[in-house]
Amino acid sequence: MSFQQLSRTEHLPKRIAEEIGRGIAGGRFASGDKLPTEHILAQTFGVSRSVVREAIAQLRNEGMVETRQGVGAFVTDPQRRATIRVEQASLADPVSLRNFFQLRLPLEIEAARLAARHRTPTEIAALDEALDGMVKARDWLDEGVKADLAFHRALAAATQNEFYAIFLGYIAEKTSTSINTSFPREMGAEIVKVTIGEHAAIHGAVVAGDAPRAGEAMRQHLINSAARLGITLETS
Amino acid sequence: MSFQQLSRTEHLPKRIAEEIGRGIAGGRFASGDKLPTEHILAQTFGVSRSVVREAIAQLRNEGMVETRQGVGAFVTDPQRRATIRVEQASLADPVSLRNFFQLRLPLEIEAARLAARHRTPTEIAALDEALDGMVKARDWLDEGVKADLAFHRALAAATQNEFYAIFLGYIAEKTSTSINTSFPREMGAEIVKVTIGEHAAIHGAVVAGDAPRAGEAMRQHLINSAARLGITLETS
DNA sequence: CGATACAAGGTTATCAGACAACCCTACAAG
DNA sequence: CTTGTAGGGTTGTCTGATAACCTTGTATCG
Repeated sequence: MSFQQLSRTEHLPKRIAEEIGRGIAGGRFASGDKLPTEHILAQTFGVSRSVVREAIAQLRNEGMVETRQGVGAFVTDPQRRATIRVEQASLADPVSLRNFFQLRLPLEIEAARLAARHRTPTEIAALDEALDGMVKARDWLDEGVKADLAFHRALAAATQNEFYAIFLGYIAEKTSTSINTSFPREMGAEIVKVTIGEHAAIHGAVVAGDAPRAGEAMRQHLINSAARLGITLETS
Repeated sequence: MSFQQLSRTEHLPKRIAEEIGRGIAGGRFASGDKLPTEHILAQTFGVSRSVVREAIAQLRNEGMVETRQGVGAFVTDPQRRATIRVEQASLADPVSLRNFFQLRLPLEIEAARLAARHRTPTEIAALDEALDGMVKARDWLDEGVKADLAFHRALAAATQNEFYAIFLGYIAEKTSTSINTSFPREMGAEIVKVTIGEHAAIHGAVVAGDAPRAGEAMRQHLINSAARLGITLETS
């Protein structure tokens, strides 16, 4: 038995921000255009200026508009967004998920290589623990997935490159969530064993400091896990 | 003669958001902790509640906190941020810039390979135009840089993978801005010519549909342009 | 004794109005 | 032609109040 997630008309500013955002994305406001004044927007939407201000603040955070005191709010050049945001919903589409995997592939491979070169005892311990967590996991969909994520995060940390940690952490998280919500599947004991084996191969190469082998093991792991979802990746 | 860019005490809410954000990142607030009430925060920082609210709204947008009406604001699990944001200021440090380049490297290489396989006439035209823009640019620091960005954006688009466009567009933009603001340099005619030549090599391989050669040309280009900044990249 | 209903207090969400800071324009003064 | 100044408009911030909501404790009733 499952209940509907009812949406109880949440967060006025967010809805207005989306409304204005659609106006921008839909081309009703061109790059450089000045938005109506907060006063007029408040009147238009029938809310107070506070709400409009919060909505505009959100758009500003996302880099879609810039405000100048005493002048107004202007639509930013869409190519210079301040943040990267991938909507979870957009990954529900199998083609998009495949594309996302295709993006992740070279990053993870390079991360594995760098990790093999730069790992320290701290990160080796984290990798050990994550692998151990996979082995001991009673329920793969819960504990196993968590350990999987922890493994990839520890690997990203081992590169000693903060940006790999940020980007891969985000990408791995999105991927995992997307799979669990949009493409849930039971993992048989056999498949779990294979998955763990792939991680163990990466682990071994990284600990040994063998960069090429770590990269290759990671490539295989990603291609295989994609294949388990029915996704075929391009390899080069 | 050049003047300092003075910072005119900008945007109260932003500064407070950063302050609270540091508190979270620095571990003063653990995951799940409840932040002080808006009233108390306003008192603490010596500003009005409006400002605090806007600051919290920003943190909520970035996924660092969640608010519940009538209860309070809580620190979100730091591992599931909703967005990726790289502070421009953090790229002023040469080491960080190097790390950022190191992240960009495998992505651009793979993008070049994918572009060679999937480019369509539309994107070839865009690449042509960007290359032409570099050749004709009178001032490299302005028109040249723009054409450079356009080239890399067109390449990302040619992968037919929306995520490469999003991520590489963001990364290339950040890199370019960072170089121009933190490490400005005059580019002699010789260097410009070499740079254009590297792009032409990529262009040629992509148009020819030669994926391995496109990837290799991109690798060389990135390694060389990093070297021109005094940055040495790890290659694998 | 246990479960439900209700009241009280605290917190965020929204509203309303005001003033401050700032920018742009136009016009006057030199 | 350049500089100074006044005016109006817009965003930034402040203050106070009300609504919506959640939590907790207490009272009521079986």
